[in-house]
Amino acid sequence: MEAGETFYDRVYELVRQVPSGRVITYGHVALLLGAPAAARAVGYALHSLPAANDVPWWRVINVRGAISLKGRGAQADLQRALLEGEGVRFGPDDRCELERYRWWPDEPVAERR
DNA sequence: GAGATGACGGGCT
DNA sequence: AAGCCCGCCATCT
Repeated sequence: MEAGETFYDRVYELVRQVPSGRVITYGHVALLLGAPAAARAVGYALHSLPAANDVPWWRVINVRGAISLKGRGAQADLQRALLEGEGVRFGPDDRCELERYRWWPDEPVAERR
């Protein structure tokens, strides 16, 4: 789309920083980008994520610690598998201990100038 | 330029 | 406790 940095790019850049075995919520991503209420936009950003990308989108989950991804689908199943492969365990209710895996960067990307 | 959409979140019923 | 509704933001048609 626009040249350089769009909101999408910021989302990707931030998600790219999430280490293996850790997760982050849409709301947190939005908050770190300076838009605490832009959780929807964050999801939209990942939705538009191109096939060829180096972004660990599967580490982004909703505030419940579960996978949203339209509720279900091949992608959702894949995401769960990837997270489990990194050590993130899901309970019987398809949720993981968010408080335990939640990751937080040292400094907000938004102010990283 | 306006309207509708969506991988969400929080609040109220 | 579970479910429904509204609002937020950015992008797309």
